[in-house]
Amino acid sequence: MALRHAVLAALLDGEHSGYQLAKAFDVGVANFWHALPQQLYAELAKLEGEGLVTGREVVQESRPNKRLFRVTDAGSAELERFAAAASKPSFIRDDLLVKVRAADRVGAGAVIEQLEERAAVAEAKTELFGELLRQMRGAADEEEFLLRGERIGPYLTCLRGLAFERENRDWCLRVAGVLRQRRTVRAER
Amino acid sequence: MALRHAVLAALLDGEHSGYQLAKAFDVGVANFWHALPQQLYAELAKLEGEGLVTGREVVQESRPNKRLFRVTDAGSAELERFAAAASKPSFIRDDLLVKVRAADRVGAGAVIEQLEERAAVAEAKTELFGELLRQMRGAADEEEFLLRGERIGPYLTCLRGLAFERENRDWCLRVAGVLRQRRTVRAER
DNA sequence: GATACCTACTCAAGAAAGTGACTAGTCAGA
DNA sequence: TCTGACTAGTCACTTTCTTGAGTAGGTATC
Repeated sequence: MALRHAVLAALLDGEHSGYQLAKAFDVGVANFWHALPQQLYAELAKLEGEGLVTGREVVQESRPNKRLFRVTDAGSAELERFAAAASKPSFIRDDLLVKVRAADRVGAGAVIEQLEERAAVAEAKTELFGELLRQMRGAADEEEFLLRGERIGPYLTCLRGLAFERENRDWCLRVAGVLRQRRTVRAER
Repeated sequence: MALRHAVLAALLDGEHSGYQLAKAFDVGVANFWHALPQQLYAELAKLEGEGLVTGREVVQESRPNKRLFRVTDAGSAELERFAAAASKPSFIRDDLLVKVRAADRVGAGAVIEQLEERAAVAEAKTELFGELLRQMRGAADEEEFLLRGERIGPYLTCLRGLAFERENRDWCLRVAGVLRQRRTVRAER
C-alpha cells in the first residue's frame, strides 16, 4: 500500500481532481511516483470510502464536471503513521538495465539505440526539473528557500528526480559509447 | 514480463541454482533487479515449462540436492527479442520520497532518522559495488576492461547501481540536514 | 547439547500494479 | 466538416509482487 500514501502526499498541496493527479503521476512530473489514471481513480475511491480524503463536486460549463479531493484529518493521521513506519529499501527496476546486462551476448544495436533515446528523454527531464525547481524557489536562492520556504517537500523530491535523471543520462551515454566502440574494435579484428 | 528476462540475463553468466539466483536478486547484489526467492522459483519453473531454460539435478552430499539452470537457444532468442523491443520508462518508486514530500506537514523526526539510516545503507552499497567492480575488471583499468573485457554487462549495470547509491546517500544526507536545520530555525522563533 | 543459522526448496493467499477498452462533450486546426 | 486532442472519468481483467508458513538435513556457536 504505497500508492495511497503517494496520493495523500500529493494532496497536501491542495485540492486536486483525479484527472489532475493523473497528469502529475504520469510521465513528466512524476518525480516521486508513477501511476496510471485508472489506478488513481480507483485509489481515490478507496481512500474516500475509508474517510482519508473527501471529494466535492465542481460543476463546470463547457467541460465535464469534476471532483476535487482533499485530505481529511484521518488522512493526515494515516500519513503520519506511514511516515513513522520503516521504509522498504528501494531498487532500480528497469528494462534497460536488464538489456545492458545481456548486451554483450545479444545484438547490441537495438540496445544502443534505446540507450541514446533514453539519454535524450533524461536530458529533457533534467531541464524540466531544473525549471520546476526555479519556479518553486522563486527569487530566493536554494539554501534560503530550503531553510525558510513553506512547502519544501516537493522541492526536495524534485532534487532527487533531477539527480536521478542526470545520472541516467550520463550512464546511458557512457554505455552507448562503450558498446559502439566495442563494435568498432571487433570489426577491426 | 520483465523478471523472466532478468532471470535469463542473470543465467548468461553460467549455470545457477534457484537458491543462488535468489541470493543475487536479494538485497546486496541486486544492482539491476530485485525479487524474492518464491518469485524466482516460480519464474524458473515457468521458464523451464516454456523451454527457455533447462535444469539439471546435481546430487550433493551433506547438503540438499540442487537444480542448476542454464539458458537454452530458445531462451537466447527470447532475450534477443526482448532487447530489440522498446523499453518502458523507468521510475524511482520509493517510500522515502513519499515521506519527504510530506515531511514539512507531518512529523519530520522519524523521517530524518530514516534518511540517515538509508544514507548509511547506501554508503555500504557504494563500497560493496566499488569492490565488485574492482573484482570484475581485475588488473585492467576501466577503459581497457570495457573495451576488451569479455563479460561487461554485469560491470555496466553495477556502474549504474554505484551511481544510484552515491546519489542516494548524498541526497539523504542533504535532506536530513535541511530538515534538522529547519527544526532549529523554527525552535528559535 | 541446545539454539540458531545455512542450504535448498515448496505451497497458498492476498495486495498492488498494470492493461485495454469505452463514454462523452468541447475545442482547435486543416 | 472531419480529425484529432483535451477534459474527466469508469469498468473489467490480468499480471506481478509480497507475505507468511512449512520441510528437512547439516553445520557452526556458545
